[in-house]
Amino acid sequence: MALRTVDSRDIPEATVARLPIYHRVLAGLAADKVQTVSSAELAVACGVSPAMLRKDLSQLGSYGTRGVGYEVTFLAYQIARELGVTQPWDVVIVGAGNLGHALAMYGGFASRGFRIVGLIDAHPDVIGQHLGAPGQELEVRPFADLDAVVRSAQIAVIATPADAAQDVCDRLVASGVRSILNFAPVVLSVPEGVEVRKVDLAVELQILAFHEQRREDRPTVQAASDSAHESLGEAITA
Amino acid sequence: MALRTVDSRDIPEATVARLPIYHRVLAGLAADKVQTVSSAELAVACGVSPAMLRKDLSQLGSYGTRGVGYEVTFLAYQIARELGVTQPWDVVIVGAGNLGHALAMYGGFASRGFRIVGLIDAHPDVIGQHLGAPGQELEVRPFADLDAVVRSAQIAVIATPADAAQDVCDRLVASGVRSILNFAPVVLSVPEGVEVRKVDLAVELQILAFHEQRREDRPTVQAASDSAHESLGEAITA
DNA sequence: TAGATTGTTAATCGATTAACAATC
DNA sequence: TAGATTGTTAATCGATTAACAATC
Repeated sequence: MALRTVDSRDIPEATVARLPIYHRVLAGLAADKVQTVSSAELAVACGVSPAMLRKDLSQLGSYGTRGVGYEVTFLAYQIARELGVTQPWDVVIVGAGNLGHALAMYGGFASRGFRIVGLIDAHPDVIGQHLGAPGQELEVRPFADLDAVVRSAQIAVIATPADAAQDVCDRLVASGVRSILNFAPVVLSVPEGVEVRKVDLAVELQILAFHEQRREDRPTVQAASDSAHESLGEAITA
Repeated sequence: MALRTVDSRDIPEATVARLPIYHRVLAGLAADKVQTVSSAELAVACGVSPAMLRKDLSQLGSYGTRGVGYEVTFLAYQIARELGVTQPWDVVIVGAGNLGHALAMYGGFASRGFRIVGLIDAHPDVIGQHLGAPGQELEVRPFADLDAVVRSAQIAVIATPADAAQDVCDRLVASGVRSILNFAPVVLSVPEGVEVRKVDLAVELQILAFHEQRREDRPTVQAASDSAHESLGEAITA
């Protein structure tokens, strides 16, 4: 049988979100020359239950062997194929501040099949600046180059301040980008067919704070009676 | 009625994860001097359905007025109280590489009720280095200071390379930290009672890639017949 | 009162878990 | 064959949606 387009059985979102972890752990096992792994072992390493792991994997196909387990490199490849990371993806980062800079330098992308092909910023001070080791360096390019840079990228990362994010997003979408990873603390609005994933650093800390507070049983101001609420300012300002 | 401990009605995790967004949007409305908002308006601004928003808010109490809507500052305060961000939380960051540096400089934490009280690294080159504007500056401290720094922090952020993360995590837990935000691409193992949240940048991109691939209908290598699989190497290495 | 909007209920949907028959 | 482990089924759990009675 020759190459053909993969058939699109629908994979639950919850499963998709875990596949990259499975893949990474399998890659680690492969690097350690482990040949075979059982769902029980792999599940521990991935921090999920064996039942969930098997259920997830069964969505992709029947790639294990009863009584034996899964062949590490074979399973890793099947997951990579399903995720679409057998070929590299090109990524543009907009915003070359502290975060954008850190993301551009982050080695974890390249090793996972992503190539940073452009870094864009509006600030004259940083435009033209060269980042990274010579040979694999990246130049900060002006906003005007966005269209050209985007032409060769399928995925965009927004690492601008909050107030610029929606504008940047609109321009990216106008340039044809349909996959956006947003680090700005803003709810972006995009047309149908464009997917935005959001990483919100403060939100993560707030969720931790919520649980920490409950563990500590931190005494907290109780809901005041309605009449008293005018005196309660906002605790944390925008 | 004096201060008393908040009663711990259980709030669904999915709701907790959305409360910070509601809070941020409400803070924005408050800054714009908006007095009152309906679930329909707030829902659009937060990117959720009105039904979900009302359901979420009803978990906290009955803070709206039928026929009118929600009073912006009052609701913002109630959410802040529930999240536990009416008082600031102290955070230690371990790892002063590109990412740790960017996180330490990130203004979005301070404005959301978090104070970076320490930045730790093992590398002699960066220890002693001062970051940030004078007045609000932060010194990179050696690993040996971890215990002392942690004593005043309730939340820790791990921004080290993957191979150091589990060790750092163990030390943090030993020092009493029970809330950890992990940026290292590793599944951390922690004892009962310690909460780890993970932000995995490559995973986010891989999830986007998965959907992008399906939209593009990128031709992909089909699952080869079983006999052929030996020739299939891993596409992306560890 | 009439119109608007909340808070809640019941229905639906999707994700997780437990258990085991299939099978290596 | 006996032991191990997958793939799948059915049961449970939790989250979302739709609809509407309560009420401002």
